[in-house]
Amino acid sequence: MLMKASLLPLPAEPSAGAAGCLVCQVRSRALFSVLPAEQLPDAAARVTHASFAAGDALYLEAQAGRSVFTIRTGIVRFERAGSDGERRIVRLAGPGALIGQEALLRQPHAENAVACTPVEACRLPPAAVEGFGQSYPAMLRELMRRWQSALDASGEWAAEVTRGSARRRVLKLLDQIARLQADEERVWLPSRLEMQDMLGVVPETASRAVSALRRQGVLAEVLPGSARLDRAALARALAQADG
Amino acid sequence: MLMKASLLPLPAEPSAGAAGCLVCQVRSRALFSVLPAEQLPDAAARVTHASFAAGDALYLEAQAGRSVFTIRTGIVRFERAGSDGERRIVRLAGPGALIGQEALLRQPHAENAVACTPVEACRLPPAAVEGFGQSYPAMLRELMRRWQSALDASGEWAAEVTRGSARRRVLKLLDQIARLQADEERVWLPSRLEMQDMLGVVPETASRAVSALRRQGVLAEVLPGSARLDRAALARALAQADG
DNA sequence: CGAGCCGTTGAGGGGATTCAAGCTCAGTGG
DNA sequence: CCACTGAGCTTGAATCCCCTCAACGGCTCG
Repeated sequence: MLMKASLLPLPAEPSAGAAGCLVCQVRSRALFSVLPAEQLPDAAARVTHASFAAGDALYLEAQAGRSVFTIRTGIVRFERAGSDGERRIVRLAGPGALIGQEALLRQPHAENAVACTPVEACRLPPAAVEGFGQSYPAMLRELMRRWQSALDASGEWAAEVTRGSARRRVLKLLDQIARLQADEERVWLPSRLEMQDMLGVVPETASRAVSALRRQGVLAEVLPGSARLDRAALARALAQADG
Repeated sequence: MLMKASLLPLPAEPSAGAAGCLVCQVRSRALFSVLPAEQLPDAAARVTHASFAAGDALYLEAQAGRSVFTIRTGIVRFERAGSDGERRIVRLAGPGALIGQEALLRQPHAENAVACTPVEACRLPPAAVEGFGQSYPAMLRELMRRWQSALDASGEWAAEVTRGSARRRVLKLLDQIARLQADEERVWLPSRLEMQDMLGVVPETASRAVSALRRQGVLAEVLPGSARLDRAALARALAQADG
């Protein structure tokens, strides 16, 4: 496979790791960024690029994990089956996040990881992570930091997104998404069914909440799957909802 | 401090690590259990025992973490302040769990860890964990496994305990507690205020649900702070609630 | 063009919250 | 010893929010 470095920030086609990594926009936030500079080409050579369309699974529950990813762009949701058989979405992850880390422990995945938007990711072979981990303790430390971030995010989701009135939950969800897409004006807007499984609220209720936010100017140009978000209005609405 | 090994399974008074550890009932599940046998006395010497009464904090949010604990007995809750100022309980942990791991990363704690019942724990100095981690990669692997367990538990809490009707939430909470106190017939019963912050349900509603479960035989001899739990009835009620 | 899915909106009912009262119990002080 | 207090638990009644059921419109796709 020939190395033709693409200067585009987001090559749409899968690219060999080495060339892509050096221009990657999340490289500074990625796991391997703690490696010394001379190791980067080596590391990059073991990374493969992967693209996913919205709705594609990065990996599935109970799959023996051979997939650890760094998200470059897009949003990924984690879903698991509730004991009643219903899907529950328990967390979101965005650019810079490391996901599927349980593969490093040779454990099966506990959740599905599904692309909510088009997702560009780097697939890291567990063996490579382990190899570098042995030579560079700093990388192990970085790995643990990632685990802690995930735990934190999960705690915040449980503390904020699943509590309070339907209106407050939708606002908190928008807040989460806004942080994952900090630089975009149009943000991903989950379907009402997705909101059901994220917020524990029936789709009709989610729809009513979205409609209300549109009337109040927090959301505009609401299309299936995306909307324009007024972040200032969102902040005001959140402050008021927290009263 | 002289070493008088107590043969009681649960010495009430703080004891120096070495003697206590060798008879500790959770030793086989503890972090240091992956160390080779000849290292155990060394490890044990660095561990100090800590007792907490119900309501005591093992550590507090925003504290620069110098506290990593292995829980020996009892139940610990993790609480954080919601953006509205309300307390939110986002997870429980029980015997064998490693908590406060973020201290290893020199990060401040993100949550309060509070004893729900009397708690016996082993305090591990971060430096010791790091030291053994450098010599014994297996311990780092075990450490990551702990992180993953915590993440899993957090996901399950978000997926199960905070969803569905008030009745279902209380049942799921009892299920969590029953698993943390698998060998006890009387289990810890949180106060209605604690249930509020765990389940996102008002105390009156929690009280009504508890009363209903008592009438239906799932709970009996309900006293402030504890109750007798009919595990079979709980399983039936859960299966029915999940319909 | 009909079928099916998703989103929206309305009407009605049910479960949770709110408000309120009464209870037990531990602690306090007369 | 006992009234007094305050906190937590329970129960009742009224209100409100969310769920349920339903109808309709837009859209994609066969």
